[in-house]
Amino acid sequence: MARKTGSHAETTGPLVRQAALRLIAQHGYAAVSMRQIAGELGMRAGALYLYTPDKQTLLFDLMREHMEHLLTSWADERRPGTAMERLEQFCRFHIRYHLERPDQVFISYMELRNLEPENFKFIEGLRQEYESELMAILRDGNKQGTFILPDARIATMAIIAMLTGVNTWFREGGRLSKERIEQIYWTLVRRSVGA
Amino acid sequence: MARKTGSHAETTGPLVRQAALRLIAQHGYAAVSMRQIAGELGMRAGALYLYTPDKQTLLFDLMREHMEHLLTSWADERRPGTAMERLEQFCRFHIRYHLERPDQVFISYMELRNLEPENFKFIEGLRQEYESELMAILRDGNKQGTFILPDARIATMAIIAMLTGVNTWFREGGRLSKERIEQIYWTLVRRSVGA
DNA sequence: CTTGGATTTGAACATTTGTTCAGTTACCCT
DNA sequence: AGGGTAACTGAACAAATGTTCAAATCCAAG
Repeated sequence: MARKTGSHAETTGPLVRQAALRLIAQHGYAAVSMRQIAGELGMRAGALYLYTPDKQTLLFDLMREHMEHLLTSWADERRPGTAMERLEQFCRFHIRYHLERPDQVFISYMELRNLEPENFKFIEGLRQEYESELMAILRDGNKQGTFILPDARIATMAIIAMLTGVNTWFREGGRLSKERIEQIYWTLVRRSVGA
Repeated sequence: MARKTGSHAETTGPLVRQAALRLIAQHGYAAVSMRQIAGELGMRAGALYLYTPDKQTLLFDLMREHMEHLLTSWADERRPGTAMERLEQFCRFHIRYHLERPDQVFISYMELRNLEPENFKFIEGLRQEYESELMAILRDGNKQGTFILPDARIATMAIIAMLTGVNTWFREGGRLSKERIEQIYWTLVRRSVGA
């Protein structure tokens, strides 16, 4: 197994991240022990420290990877267009992306308070960066008269909460396809911005 | 200090509940020890067991109290009316109620996975009971043509997620009054149902 | 002031926790 | 085959966990 790679890269090995992701999403950071994570990989707790400096860094790496990948994915996918087109793009992207990564999303929303203050600030910064992408779209649309929003900041928080909420009830193989769900949520969002 | 009271009453004393509420909301169930809770009340850990059977029951009582009080409060407040009137009532109630009890809400959403299976099922049942209140309104409005919803079930989840999300960003003494926030969220919801 | 019951302590319990590290094993290159 | 290094173990560590319980303390009623 290899270790450290790029410049700003993760400090935790990929296999360990994967095992920790599943377990922490299921039971919570504080409730999962290093011994459990090691067991998932067929090793003893001591060996974990070859792949991660400590438990807190492990959690931080999981969150950072998720948020940074979210941001770069959106940066790759976003295209110029009208405010309405960009809003639709954002909504569909958000739902699609989150539905594919339930564990990461769960951890990134639930384990924030288990981050040490410094780590918390870092993750919080990434989250705000992402939120401001949506807010910019809403402000543009408001200015051009495409949207009619009483408050772009609240609308941002409301829409993100609404979209992310899909992860609380969606289960693979359910009544509706992801495509259909994307469509329904987009309908709700489109109307809520007054268009 | 007294103990046990009514028939289906809480098994955990009110002072202990209050202390546990604050601490668990801040640090999480698994991260808060019985010694910390006791310390908050100026006693030692052993004395806690005069007021609660064990830690798990403590958590369960916190959640049950919150969910049951939510349900009875809504039952008290709800009035007959058109689907639109009832939807507005529900939205305003939900926001107002949740903004007044950030700690309870936080715990009830974040600590579900720390409930033992039996307790989880119980709380989950109460939550569904509450959700079905909103769903009934949406279905009525859909049937009467007041609302135009692609899927009442998804709309229910979407609206509740959106409204509850207010707790993630609201801080006392901020830019907007609770009254104003209630108003803004209601505008977003009203539009999203197609009216 | 004494009695009696409620309240709380303090110590003990068996586990479990994150983390370290000297020693062992496994494996690749020559 | 042999040597070197990367991977891993196993034991140990101090600290912390939930919970129990005999003993001490507190406080109000007689």
